[in-house]
This record gives sequence, structure tokens and C-alpha cells, in this order.
Amino acid sequence: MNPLFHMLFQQQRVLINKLNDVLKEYDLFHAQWTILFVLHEQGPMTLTAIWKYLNVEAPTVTRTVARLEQLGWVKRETGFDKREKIVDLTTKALTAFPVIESSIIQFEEEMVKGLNESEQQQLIALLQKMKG
Amino acid sequence: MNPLFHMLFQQQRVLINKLNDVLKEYDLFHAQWTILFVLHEQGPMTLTAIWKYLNVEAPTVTRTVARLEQLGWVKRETGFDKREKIVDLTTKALTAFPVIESSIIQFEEEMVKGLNESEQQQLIALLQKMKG
DNA sequence: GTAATTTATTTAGCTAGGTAAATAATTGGA
DNA sequence: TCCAATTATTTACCTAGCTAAATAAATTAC
Repeated sequence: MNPLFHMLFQQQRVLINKLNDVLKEYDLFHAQWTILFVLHEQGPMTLTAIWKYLNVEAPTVTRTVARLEQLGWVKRETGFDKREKIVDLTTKALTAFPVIESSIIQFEEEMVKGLNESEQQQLIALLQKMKG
Repeated sequence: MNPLFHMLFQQQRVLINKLNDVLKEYDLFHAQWTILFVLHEQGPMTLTAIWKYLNVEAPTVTRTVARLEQLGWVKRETGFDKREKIVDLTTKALTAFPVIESSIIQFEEEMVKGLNESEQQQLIALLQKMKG
């Protein structure tokens, strides 16, 4: 196995586990947080808008949004087009958001503190270049 | 969300999907192939040796090895220490290995062809550095 | 205006990661 | 020696990707 690929896999798994660990305090998992983050950034979105934005498949988003609704982070309403469901943050989510976000930012800074600004840019550029 | 993290996540998902696509021809998934690869490299191993080597949790390996056994790629035998199971490749796996491996090598080369040797080294080094 | 096609979402079922706890065999200590 | 602790594996059950196919609503073509 190409050592670069192996490293990407390991790195990503470690990152997800650490992220989940930070989010544990708020009873969230990383994919759930990602959706809350996107909704906070973009405002109410349809399911299709979410999965296209995140570049994952529709059923994955359906499931995670359903879970977020159960947990009270999100509400779903049928749109004018009755096929689509519009997803929006609840007040619970809006209230909790800044606190969670600051935890995440702190974590992210901790994670990349081994790299200076230029190295981060370089890493992003190299990853982009690999996207053959 | 930190753009670097976001990119790592996307990259890894794209990579796994493409890998699975290559392996489809052989009725394998990437995690299954990884275990076959390790066994080919290291010879017969206990489950514990495998999950420590791959740096994943034991139940994940138990499940995947069980599936590989069902599919006839691998056999399990109890060791001298009756707690441990020793996993080994079947003749089917040994026969198919070179063919699959060459597909994978070709795929890997295709994937990194946007990067020259020094860029690959650089990328590995930067990822390593992030491992805070 | 109705039938065919497209689009949005969901359901079912697979792989693959994780944790927590159960079981069985081995090892160590009093 | 025998009981306690450790170790190897498994089971049960989460999250989170994926594909394929079902359903329902909207759009298009005739």
C-alpha cells in the first residue's frame, strides 16, 4: 500500500476520533456537527442542497438530519414544492452554536499548531494537486 | 470548518470510493484488501497482531476477517494459545494476489501522477507534522 | 389534459469505523 | 494450588459512508 494513502487514511481516522471526542460533551458526532455548521453558515437548506454542498450521497444526509431532528437540533418543514424538505436550526441549536464552535476552533488550532501558515497553504495545495 | 480538515475528509472519501471501484472487479472492498495485503506482507497473523498493525479496533478486524473467511480469501485456526486465532491466506488468495496487486499499483500511480517524487515526500512530511 | 420523465426524498441493506461489555483462556501472586 | 488479573476474541449496538430501488410530487412532451 502506497505510504501516502496509508497516511491519509490513518490521519483522517485519528482526526475524526479526536473531533468526536471534543463533541462528546455536546452529545454530537462529527457528521452531525458538520450539518449544523453548514446550516448556520448558509441558513435553511433543502436536503438536496445539503448533500450537494457536502458532496455526500442523499441517504447519508437523510439519516443524519433525522437524527438531528430527534435530538432537537434541527427542524424540517415541507417547502412550497411539496417534494422538498427544508431543514433549519432550532433555537436550541442557535443558542448552543457559539459555545460548540469555539470548542471546535480551539481543537482545530491545536491540531494544526505543528504547521505554520505557509505550510498549511502548501499542504492544501498539494492535496488539491493530487485530486487527479 | 477548517478548510484543511474539510479537504482531508473529502480526499479520503474520494480515494476510498475510487479504490472500491477498482476492487469491485475482484468482489473486494478496500478494508478487506488491506487485510489481505498485510497478511501477504507479514505472513500468518493473530487478530490482535492485525488490528495493532493497522491501528484500528479489534471488533472491526474480527468482522472483516469473518467476511473474508466466508468469501474464501482467508482461513482461521486456533493457535497454541487457545485464545488466539491465527489468520492466513487461502490458495485462492495467493493465486489472485499478484493480479489484484498490479491493478492497485496501477491505480495508485494514476492517483499520484499529479505529484512528482519530491512533492509526494513533502506531502507525507507535512501530514506527519500535523500529527500533533 | 394526460402520460412519460425528471427530481426530491426515503427505505433497505451493504461495508467499516467506533465503544462497552461478555466470554474464554492464560498468567501471576498469595 | 487456586483465585485474581490480564489478554484475545467476540457480541451488541452506535455513527456514517455507499448503492439500488421505491415513492411522491413536479415538469415536460405530445
